[in-house]
Amino acid sequence: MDHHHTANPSHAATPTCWTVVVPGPFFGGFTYHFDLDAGPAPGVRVRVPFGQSERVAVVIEPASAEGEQETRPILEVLDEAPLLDDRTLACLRWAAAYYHHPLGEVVFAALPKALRGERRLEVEALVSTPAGRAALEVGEAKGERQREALSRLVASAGPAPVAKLGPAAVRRRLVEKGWAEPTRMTAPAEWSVPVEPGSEAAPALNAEQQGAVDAIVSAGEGFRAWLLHGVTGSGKTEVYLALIERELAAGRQVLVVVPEISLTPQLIDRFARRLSVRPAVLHSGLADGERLAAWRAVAAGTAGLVIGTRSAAFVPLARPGLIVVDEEHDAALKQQEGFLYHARDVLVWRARQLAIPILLGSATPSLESLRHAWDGRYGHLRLTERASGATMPAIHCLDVRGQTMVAGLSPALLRAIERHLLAGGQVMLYLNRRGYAPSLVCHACGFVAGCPHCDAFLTWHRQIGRLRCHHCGFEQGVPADCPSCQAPLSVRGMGTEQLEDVLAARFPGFGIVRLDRDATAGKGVMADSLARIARGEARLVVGTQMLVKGHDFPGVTLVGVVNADQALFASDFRGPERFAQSLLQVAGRAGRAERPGEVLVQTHDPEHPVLRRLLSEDYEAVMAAQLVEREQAELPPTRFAGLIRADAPQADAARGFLAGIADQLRERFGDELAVWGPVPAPLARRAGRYRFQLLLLAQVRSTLHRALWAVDDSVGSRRLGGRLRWSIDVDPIDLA
DNA sequence: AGCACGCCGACT
DNA sequence: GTCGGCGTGCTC
Ligand SMILES: [Zn+2]
Ligand SMILES: [Zn+2]
Repeated sequence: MDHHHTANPSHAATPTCWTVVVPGPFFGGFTYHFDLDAGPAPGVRVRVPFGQSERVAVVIEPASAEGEQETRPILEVLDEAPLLDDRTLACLRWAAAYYHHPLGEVVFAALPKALRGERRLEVEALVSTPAGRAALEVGEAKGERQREALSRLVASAGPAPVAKLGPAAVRRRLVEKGWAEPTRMTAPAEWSVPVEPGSEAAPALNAEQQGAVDAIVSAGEGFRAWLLHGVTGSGKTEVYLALIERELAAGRQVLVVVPEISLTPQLIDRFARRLSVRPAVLHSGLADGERLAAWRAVAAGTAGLVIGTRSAAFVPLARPGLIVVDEEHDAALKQQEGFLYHARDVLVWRARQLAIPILLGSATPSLESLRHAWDGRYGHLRLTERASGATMPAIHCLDVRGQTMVAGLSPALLRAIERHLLAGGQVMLYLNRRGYAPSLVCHACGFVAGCPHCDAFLTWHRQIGRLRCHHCGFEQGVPADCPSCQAPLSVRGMGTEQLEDVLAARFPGFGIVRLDRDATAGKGVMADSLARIARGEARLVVGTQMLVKGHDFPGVTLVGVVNADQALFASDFRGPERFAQSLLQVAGRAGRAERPGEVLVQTHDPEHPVLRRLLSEDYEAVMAAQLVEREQAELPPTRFAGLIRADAPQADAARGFLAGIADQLRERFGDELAVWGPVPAPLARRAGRYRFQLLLLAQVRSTLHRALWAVDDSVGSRRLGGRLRWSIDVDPIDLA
């Protein structure tokens, strides 16, 4: 904090060499030298010459000076203290290796945007002089405001930021009188306490909740992973709160990670009401400055509680005590672009490294976590009762075979909707397909409106009068009639827009709200819609996946799942798992104590084993059966999977690239490694590119990684033809 | 990733 | 004759 690292040749000592990383596709680091004896350290940003230009880099570790290659100099040290501590750096190095992603990309992804450039964490400051301290002591400072500023400056025992020392005019007098000198300092990472402490009393925990808390507490400090499997409404959050309170009281930090930004406000509210802390929040909705302040407060340890989305998984923790991952089954915890990490898995690794407990909560845990719990590697905590006393809604199948459907709704479902509306209940219809209709077809010649860039149909968005591709963003006007035979076009299939129209016409006067990406795009629309539902102004709710996430609708007494088959027969091997999770999550939104809910599931296959097991047994039974199937099919989580994707403007380029890799791996690894493919990706042509993939499955994690390193090596040293793009996905969440 | 160098089409 | 297209190669 006291020396600046500008050139000072008289001070030149042993040149030190440092390995640094820059963002970009570089698997190794780069070595630079620095001629002063102090300055760079692991986790510090530096400015370095790079090719013809300059870059900001992050120092990783000292390097041996005698490289075979000439080094270039570090031009400037940008931080006085490391931004990333050694343990966080170690985690980032592990993650880069585990996910086969360049370390520079990983390190920079872990920094808040505001720190990815050259911006220094410095502010203007004043520091008191001996004359100033004497002046204060003898009461020489006459002016009220000068005396106040000076005493505050002296009290700070070092430099203080100008922002804390009153107006500029007052500060200038202090300098003019020789009582203070201008300087610069690292802005302190401050985090205020709430104006009014949380006042809400904790409700008494029920026996199961208390049992969960006791189990974790009595396990003591040190690493242990816990799966908290609590049905919707069982009060998982109260368990989190009880544990968070303990940790904060003990002076340790708690990191809470949720899959969706939309889940943060409710959680923040709840925490703020109950705990006398101001949670630091880390998500992409924040301005860069806000996010920087929160990030620094966490890293410095001034903020005790952090709530964040996926990227918060890498925030440095100064005094870690507990990690909580809520909705741990949610696929949104896995990044889907670029650095393909899974926040839950990274956090389990971090918890082990930091030697602290980690709590994974869900009403519908992932098969991965359930398996760890069944095998005893994770503690298994179950909350089976709804804390409110409400019963879980009853789930029934509606066999729609041979039924006359109206807008995708069977007569039985329509009758049920009417019955619940007349009884004063709210009705929620879940249809995971936005738009008016998923396709426009010509019954005369068989034409279907398709995307020119993808193997996909165009969805008709009637409100905006456009046909849209949901995979590449292509859109066009709606043709008046069939482009190939001029016959009139008709709609096929059902989207939320159409469902909303049909229901509004059929049940007028009940008020209807649609919740999907299109309907809630505007700022504040989502909150508005939720409020309309909460006030009971809207008695009908139509929506997609969005209904499944987080928000509770206690007035809802009927949930209709319009098309279960869509998920039940999805081609992905996780289809049945996803289906069970979505169904229970959407069911859990409904009902409260005095009005038990009802869930009706429309399907063409009421005998489907997943469906039957879900109705007659429970979630764990479904998942246990899934595990048997995965074992037989030699799929995750009983095997370790890596997916290599490639795409190119010509199909042969992508397929050939993967075929070459497949041959090499089969030859080298034989029976140790199953190599599936190359096969066309589920959406084989997307945005004008042909997509193929190669799935690798190994019984032993290290085999998978050896194979993936072999791929890195052989591709890295080979000339890649033209516009071929490829990537590695470790632990792929879906094969799409 | 960015940024240079390098070798072929249509512009002043 | 040049301006600029993006193929190819490199960055300590
Ligand atoms: Zn036609
Ligand atoms: Zn498309």
